[in-house]
Amino acid sequence: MVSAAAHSHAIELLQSHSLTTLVRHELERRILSGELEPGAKLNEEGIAGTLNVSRGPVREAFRALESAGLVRTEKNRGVFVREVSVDDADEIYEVRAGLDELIGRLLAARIQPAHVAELRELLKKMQKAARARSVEDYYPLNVGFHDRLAELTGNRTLLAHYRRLVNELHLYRRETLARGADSFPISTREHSAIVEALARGDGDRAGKLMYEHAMESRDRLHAALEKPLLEKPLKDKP
Amino acid sequence: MVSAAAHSHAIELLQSHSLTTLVRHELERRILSGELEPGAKLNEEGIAGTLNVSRGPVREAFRALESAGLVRTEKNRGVFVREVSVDDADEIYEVRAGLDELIGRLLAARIQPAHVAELRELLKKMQKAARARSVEDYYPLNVGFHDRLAELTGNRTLLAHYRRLVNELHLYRRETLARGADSFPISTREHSAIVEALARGDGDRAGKLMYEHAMESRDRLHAALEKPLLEKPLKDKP
DNA sequence: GAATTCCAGATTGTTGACAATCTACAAAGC
DNA sequence: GCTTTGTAGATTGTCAACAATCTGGAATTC
Repeated sequence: MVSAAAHSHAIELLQSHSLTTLVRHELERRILSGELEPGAKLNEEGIAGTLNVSRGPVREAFRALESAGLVRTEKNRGVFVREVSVDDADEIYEVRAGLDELIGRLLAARIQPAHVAELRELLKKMQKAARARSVEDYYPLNVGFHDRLAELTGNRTLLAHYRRLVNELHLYRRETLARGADSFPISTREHSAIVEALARGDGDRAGKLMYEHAMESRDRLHAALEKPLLEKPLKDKP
Repeated sequence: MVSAAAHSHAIELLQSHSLTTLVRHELERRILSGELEPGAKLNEEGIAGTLNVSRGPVREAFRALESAGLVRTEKNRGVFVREVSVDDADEIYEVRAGLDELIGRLLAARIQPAHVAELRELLKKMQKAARARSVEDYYPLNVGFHDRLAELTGNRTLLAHYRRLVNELHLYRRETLARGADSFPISTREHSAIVEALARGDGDRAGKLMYEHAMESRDRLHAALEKPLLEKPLKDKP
């Protein structure tokens, strides 16, 4: 027997989600997870077949993803996972830096003590991962930290624009992450300084720190581009 | 006889624009022009009939407009022109202020003398319209001035995000413009100061001025909300 | 008379079929 | 051998029909 809660959940799902939104979210997941790589072609009939729907909802999902900046459409040729060039990434980093500065400024004026405590907890986890040199632990924590900052401003429009930029950068990093960009040990000190400025309610300082923090990660990316692809650590040598 | 240029134009149009994009642009135009008011319901078959297409392309255009933030969809009930609440507008103004600051900072570092001259020309026209107390002349010039600033940064991502915010605010203003918001004479002095800071290459100053300029227009909006709707000028009285 | 139930019309969600276009490869011509 | 032309198969663009859902009012009940 199924619980009433599960039933109401199913009802809600049916009421809010059409096949189009389902397809859209599934494709979004596959793109952001890297299952679908930048440049990959999305076949209408193929996707429709695997998800057991007709081509209509798939095409509608395509148009939504197109507006969201995750795919690119060529008429009569098909849709492709968006490829973010170096120049594109540069632009996106600049805008993200601007939004980060705004986030710092707004959040410093509104943040609650409980949220400061929460951020400090997050910092501890990140420092632990950094000491352990664990990128796979550190990377999602870092993304989560910045996302939480955006969320805590209480400005949903800001959050939406911020997330879109982060998604697009994620699309770009997929190609370059292996090159050793986002060298994480550097960031922990900057993160601490940001949280402390927020705790003091110093909006200008927090904003400035966050702007510079974002611009530095852009610079790190440029530096990483000079390195050879997939550089192996020394211990691999005899 | 039709010229070769006209032919190539037609070919290009056919190659790049599907019915979906045509419908999309047409609806976008109608929404932003106010022909379709916020909250208005968009009937699939009605629109399809008017534009002489089937419902498929119309539905695809709906999904694109939804992602673009211009319409809202309720499952099994239809799509409606987005209504931007006061709180929404507040959020949007905040983000726009952040982007404006960024625009000022970036542009000061990159602007060319020819562009400074162009902006000064624009300022002259705006001052002329302001002196004439002509809102219908001033308003589009003002929008164009800020759009041009965003464009001159050379950052297309920034421009896209900026334009989206402006469009959303436009949707909001439609309900409140008549109340006397955007009292324009105030702005001309600020605009001059911005252009001068840009000309000097003073990014921090230009950014600060643009941030404050945007925040002030938000405040003016709030002040305008206190006024009665559609206040008539005195000369209408006997 | 007020509230509820039921039904018909309208509208949206989804599907499958048809038309237009592209891609890749084979055949023909130089 | 290289380019060009032509064609078959695959893929996208568009449409029209069917199914599911909603809306508003008439009929029914209390």
